Amino acid sequence: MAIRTRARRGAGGAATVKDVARLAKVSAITVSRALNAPDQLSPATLERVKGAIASTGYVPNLLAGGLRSAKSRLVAAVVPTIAGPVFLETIQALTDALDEKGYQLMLGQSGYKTSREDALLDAIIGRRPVGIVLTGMSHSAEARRRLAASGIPVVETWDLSPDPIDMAIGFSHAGIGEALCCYLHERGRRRPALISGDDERARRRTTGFQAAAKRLGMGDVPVIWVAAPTTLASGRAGLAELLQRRPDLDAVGCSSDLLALGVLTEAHARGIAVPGGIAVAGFGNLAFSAGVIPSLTTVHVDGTRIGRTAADYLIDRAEGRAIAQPILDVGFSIVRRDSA
Amino acid sequence: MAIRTRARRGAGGAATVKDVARLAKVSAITVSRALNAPDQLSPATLERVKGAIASTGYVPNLLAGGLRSAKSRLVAAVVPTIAGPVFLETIQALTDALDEKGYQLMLGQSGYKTSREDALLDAIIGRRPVGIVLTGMSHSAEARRRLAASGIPVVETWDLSPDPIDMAIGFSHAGIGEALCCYLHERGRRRPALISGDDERARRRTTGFQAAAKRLGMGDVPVIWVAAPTTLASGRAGLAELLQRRPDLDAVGCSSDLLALGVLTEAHARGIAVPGGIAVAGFGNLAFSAGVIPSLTTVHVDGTRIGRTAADYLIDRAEGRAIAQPILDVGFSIVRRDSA
DNA sequence: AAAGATGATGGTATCGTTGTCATCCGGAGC
DNA sequence: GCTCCGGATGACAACGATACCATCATCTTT
Repeated sequence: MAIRTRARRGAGGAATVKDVARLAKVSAITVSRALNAPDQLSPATLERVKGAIASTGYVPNLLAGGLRSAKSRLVAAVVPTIAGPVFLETIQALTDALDEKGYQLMLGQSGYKTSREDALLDAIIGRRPVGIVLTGMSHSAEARRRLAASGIPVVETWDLSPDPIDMAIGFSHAGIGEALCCYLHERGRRRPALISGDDERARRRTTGFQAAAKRLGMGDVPVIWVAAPTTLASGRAGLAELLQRRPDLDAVGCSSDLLALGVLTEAHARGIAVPGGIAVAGFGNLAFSAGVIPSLTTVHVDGTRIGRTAADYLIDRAEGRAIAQPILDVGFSIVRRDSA
Repeated sequence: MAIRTRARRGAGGAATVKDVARLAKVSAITVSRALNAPDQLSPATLERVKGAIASTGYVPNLLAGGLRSAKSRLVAAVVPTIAGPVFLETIQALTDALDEKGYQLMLGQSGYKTSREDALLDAIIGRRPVGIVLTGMSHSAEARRRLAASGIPVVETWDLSPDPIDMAIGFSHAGIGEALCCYLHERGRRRPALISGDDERARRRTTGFQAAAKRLGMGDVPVIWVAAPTTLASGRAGLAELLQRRPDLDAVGCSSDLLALGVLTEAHARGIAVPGGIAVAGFGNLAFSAGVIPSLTTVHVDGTRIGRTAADYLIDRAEGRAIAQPILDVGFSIVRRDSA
């Protein structure tokens, strides 16, 4: 039946409300209501329309619906790159939460270069999403202006800027640096060093760490900067270089768990005990971090909560509810394990 | 200027072609052409229109354009979950390649449960994407029917089914199982075991491995099935259980590198030499695999190529070009390292 | 029993863009 | 000087769904 109907319409065109309406002997608007407000219809009509929908294989054209109703049911998310495992949890939670409420996700990668950011932004704004989730993007002034001008709700995540474009869900990177430094100090370490990816947030954590170290009288903290995305290999190389520069170091803080795993590996290869010789701490609390030997002390951030909350905020906005706390600090926690 | 224009229109509505047209003293269609076919306009007009676009902050409504022209410039991708690192490379390559050509990606997670798959499919088809990339989804017969009926180009990836819905870019999972078994056999192993996630493709690799083992006279291959997504912890537990079941095993094949890392970790904890005592092989060639000690022998699949090719295929279709090889086997390679 | 309220359904206009065809203009060719 | 041509531009309609208001039947109220 479905086949026959489609064949009649020709290969190109899908069924429309009109086709369904004709078949169910109702008007187009009634078909629309069968899907969007079924309790406005009498049970008999509803059933007839549903039958017609099923037998035509009708799938509503959301471009048309979105255009007319100015409700696209689309949320856009921008990440620097999806390759790093950091934002995955957030993207997953975001997709899940959106899906539950009948919204979809459009994903963009800003790819670390600003040149394409503008084109990406136009492509996003052009689809009139109900909201945009920015994840760790260091947006240009021009980008901020366009976003603000578009009037589309924006949630900035994984960071807390003092003046967000609109809403923000994140935590203090400087705070993490400080907390980690204090933690290592408390555990008796006095000569720490850092290996850090050179993205903006990692830099902020590094600065926080250094400030705390100075306050605690631990002097200058050597830092190895490695290119993002960070890898196990750069962690290994980083420790090797640090040991040359400062053979007496007793703790290494890493801007990612992958770097930390590299440090563990290199230490193992050199016969350096962890945490006996040096303490090692990471960031991210990835899947492997609890399982490696020694288990990795790291900083945990609730990426799932960030994603879910971002979805909630945007949907609340889309449906006209007010946001109680447009700037939300989700905090972080140091996960104490064997390595530090 | 931009502000003033927007204010005049009221906070809600963005600028439209009409606003730009009025300002540039041309008709609406000329504005459209300035963006889509600039060489049809005289240089003077083009410049005037561009100026008007800039000063109104006009961003074309792609819902309207897509509706009228039946070209959404949108590609949908479905993955079981984005949390597993397996498909990331593909998604990234896909996004990058699409972006270059001015297309965007809509991402859906089928989340391993079929119930939601239908709703997701409707949401996707409803946006009339120019193509759909299916990644490791075991689609129901109903889903296949709907996809075929929609007439939207579909690329199935990370697998090669005998009769794809439309196009397919992947490799033989059974072939990988066989190849890995032969590899281990060549290297002198005779009592292998497997730890495998229980998703369909891993099962296929397992079957291939077992078939080859039988052919090579290695008898039955014990298998530990672990829930997807696989983790380091389940790899550790898997080895522990395998050793109980078969204390004399001399090789372990894992359905992911994360599992393999767990096996390495557990072996290390128990003082079992790798590869001296047992050989360990993974699948996926993740970022850490080359760096761990011992470096991990694994199977590499070119996920980037899959993603890029999928984008090319769909864009070619969208722009009316024929696909020379609608079923493409990208193969795989065994990456020989220290662990096996 | 008449008037009003309620529920179900339909007609028409509209969202913003672009496909199609028409129009206009200046210049080349005779 | 006239036709013809092609490049530049415009008028109109249409894509498919839904907002808005109208209509009609049925039921309640006094």
